[in-house]
Amino acid sequence: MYKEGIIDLFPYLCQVTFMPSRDQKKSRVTLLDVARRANVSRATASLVIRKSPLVGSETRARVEEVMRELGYVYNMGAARLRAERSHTVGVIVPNLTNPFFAELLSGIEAMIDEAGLVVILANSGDLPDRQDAVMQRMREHGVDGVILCPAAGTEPTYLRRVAEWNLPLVQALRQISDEADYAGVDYAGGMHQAVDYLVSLGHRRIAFAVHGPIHSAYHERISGFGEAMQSHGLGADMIIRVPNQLGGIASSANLLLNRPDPPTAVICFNDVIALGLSAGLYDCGVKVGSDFSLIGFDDVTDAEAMRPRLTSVSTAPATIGNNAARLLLNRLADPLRPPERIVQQTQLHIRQSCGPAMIAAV
Amino acid sequence: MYKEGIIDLFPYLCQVTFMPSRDQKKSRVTLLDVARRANVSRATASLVIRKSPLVGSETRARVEEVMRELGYVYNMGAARLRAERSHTVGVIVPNLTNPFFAELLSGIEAMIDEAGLVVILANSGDLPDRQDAVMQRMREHGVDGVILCPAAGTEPTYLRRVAEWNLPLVQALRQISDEADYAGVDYAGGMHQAVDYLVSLGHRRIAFAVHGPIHSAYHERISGFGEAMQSHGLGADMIIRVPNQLGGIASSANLLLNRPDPPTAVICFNDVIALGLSAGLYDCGVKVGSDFSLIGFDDVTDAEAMRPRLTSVSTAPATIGNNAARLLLNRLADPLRPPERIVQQTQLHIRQSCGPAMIAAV
DNA sequence: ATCTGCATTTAGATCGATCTAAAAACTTTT
DNA sequence: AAAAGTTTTTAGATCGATCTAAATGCAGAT
Repeated sequence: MYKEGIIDLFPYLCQVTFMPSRDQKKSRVTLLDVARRANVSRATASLVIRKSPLVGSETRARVEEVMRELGYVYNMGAARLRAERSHTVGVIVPNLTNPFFAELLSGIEAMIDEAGLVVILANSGDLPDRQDAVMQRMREHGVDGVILCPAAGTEPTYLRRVAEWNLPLVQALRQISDEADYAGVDYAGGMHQAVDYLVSLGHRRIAFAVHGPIHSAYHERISGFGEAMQSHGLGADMIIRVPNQLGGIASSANLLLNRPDPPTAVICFNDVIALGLSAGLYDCGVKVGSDFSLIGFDDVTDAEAMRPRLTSVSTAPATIGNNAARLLLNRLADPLRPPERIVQQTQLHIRQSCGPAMIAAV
Repeated sequence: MYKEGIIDLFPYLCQVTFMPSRDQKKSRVTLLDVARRANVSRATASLVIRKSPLVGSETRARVEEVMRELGYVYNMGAARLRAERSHTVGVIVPNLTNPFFAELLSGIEAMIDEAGLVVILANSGDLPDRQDAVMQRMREHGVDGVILCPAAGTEPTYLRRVAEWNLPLVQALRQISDEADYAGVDYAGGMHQAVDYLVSLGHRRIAFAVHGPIHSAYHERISGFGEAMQSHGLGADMIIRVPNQLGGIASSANLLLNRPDPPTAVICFNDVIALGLSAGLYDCGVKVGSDFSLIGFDDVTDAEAMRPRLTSVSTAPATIGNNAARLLLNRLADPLRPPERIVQQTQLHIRQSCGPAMIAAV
C-alpha cells in the first residue's frame, strides 16, 4: 500500500505549499497522511489518537508532533462507522422557549460535554408525532443514546419500542415507564411543602392554579396537592385552569376572587403562573403577601426580582439535567444495568409573597 | 421484531428468525439487505432513499416496501463518510440559561430542522478558549457549518482561521468580522427609538444601565446611545455599570438616585436589568412610570407581566435565529456567494413604565 | 437486423477510521 | 545462544453508505 518512501520531501506538504487554492475540497489530512509522515502504520497512528497505552512513548510523541504539524482533524464520522459509537447524544425537549427547559438543557449539555460527547438537540413541540419523527432522525444520525422529556400523551409502549431499537433512553422530568431510567423531581413532596407552609400560616381555603399539557409531572403535582390537603383535613377541590399565555393569566386573577367561596392562598403550577397572577392581583388592588398569599413552583431567577419577592418551591432544573446526563452516561457504560431513578427533593424558598390568613374572610 | 415472510429464500431473514436473541448488536439492517430482498443492487436501493428521479416507479415502490418490512434505518454516518456532508449544523452560544439565547436557539432549531438537518449544540460560556475547544469538537464531528454567537473577546483573525478550515460560519448577534455572514439586530436604531421617546416625554437627564461582557453588541448599544443623545444636544455621560446577577441589580438602584445630578429616566441594556431596577426602585419607594421612567431592551415575555408593564425595545431573538439559520443554509447551497448581513429592525413596545419628566427635579 | 437515444440499473472502487490476529522488535530467562 | 515472554507495530479486512462509469433493456428510426 503506502511505500516506506524515505524522506521524499513529503508530497503532502508540497501540495499544501504550492497549491493552497486548489486544496479547497480535496485535501483533507487523513490518518494515513499522518502515518506516512511519521513512518508508522495507520494502525499505530490510530492507537495514538485514542490514547492507547500500547504505543511506545517515543513513537507517540513523534506521531502527535506530526498531527500538529499537518493540522490533522479527527474524523469522528469515519470512526463511528467502524466502531459503532458516535459520541453523540440526542436531547429532545418539548419547548426551548420555556426558561425551565433551557436550564434543564444547560445542565445536560454541561455534563455531556464534560464526558467528551456532544448534544444533538431537537424540539418535540410536546407533540407525540413530531417527537417520533425527531426520534427517527436521531436514530439515523446514530446517537449513542437519548435524553427524552416525553411529550404529553407519550405512551409507555412507545418507550418499549425505543428499547427494542437498542437505543438507550433516559426520561427526564416526566416518567412514562418504569422500565427506563428517569431523572426528575419529587413534585408531590414539593406540593406538600407548599401546602404545609400555607396551613401553618392559618390558610384553609387553598387553590391550585394550573395550565399547560397534561403529563405525568402534571398528575403528580395534582395528586400531591390532593394528598397534602387531605392530610390536613382539607378539601382539594379548588383546582383552577388558567390560560397558557402569560398575558391571559393576569386577567384571570379576578376569577379567583369572585368565586362564591374565594381562596385566601394560591399555589401555582409554575412560576409563570405565579408571575401572571401576581400581576393580575395587583391590578385588582389586592396586596399579595398580606391580603393574599401566593406560592410559585420552580423558583426561576425572576422569583427574586418580583415585588413582593415570590415564595417558590425550587426544582433546580439544571441539576435534573445533570442527573439525566449522568444516568445516560452510566447506561452507555453498562447497558444491562437495571433501570435507575434519580428523584430530587424540592426546597421551599420562603420570601415575601405569603402572609397569615385573614380570619375575617369567613 | 418482524415475522418471517412466507417465502424464506432469504438468508438474512433466517438469521433473524432463528437467532433473535443474538442479534442484539450485530444485525443492523443494511442497504445491502434491502437490495437483496428487493432483487436490486445496492446502488439502486441507495438511489431510492435519496429520492432520485432515476429509478423506475415500480422499482421504487418495491424497494420502499421492503425497507418498511425490514425496519431499515438509514445510516447517516456511513453516508456522510462518502458524501462529505453530515446534515449537521453546529450552534455555539455563550449561555443557555439566558432566555434571550434560548429563544435565539429555538429560532435556529426550527429552521434547521425544517431543512432536514440537525443541530449540534454547545456552550462557550463566553470564553474564547472554550469556544475554540468546542469549535474543534464540531470540526471533528464534521458539521456542515456553524452558527456562532461569538464569545466576548473573539478576534477577527479567529474567524479568518475558521474560514481557512473551509467551515462555513454565520455570526449571530455579535459581529466580529465582515468577511462572514451575520444575522443580528440594529441595536443602535433601538437605542435611538428609546432615547427619542424619552426625550419626547421631556426627559433630558437619561442614564444607560449596562452589565455583562464587552462585545460588539455592547459597543453598538453604547455608541447608539451616545449618538442618539447627541442628536438631541444631550450628553451621554451617564453610563452606569450594574452587577451581572439579578439580585445585585435591585440593590444598586439607589446609586442611581443618590447621584449629585440624578437621571429622570434609565434605559437598560436588557430586560434583566430593567426587571432588577424596577424592583430596586420599588424598594426605594419610587413609582416607576410616574416618578421615574424605565425602558428595557429585548422585550422578553416578562415585560408584559411586570407592574407597571415594562416599555421595552423588542429584538425578536427567535427571528434572528431564523435569519442566522437561513443564512447558513444559503451558504451551504452556494459556498462562494459574497458575505451577507441581515440586520433586523427593533421596535419600541410602549407600555407603562415611562411617564413625562418631572420639571421640579432641577 | 442494426443502430441510435433514452431511461434504468449496476459492479466495483471509495470515503477514513477501527478491529483482529499475527508479526516484529526487544527483554529477560534458561 | 536459544527459548520464552513482553512490548510495540502492522497488514488487511471491515463498517454502510455514495460515486463513477459503464452496462442493460427497450423504444423507435434506419
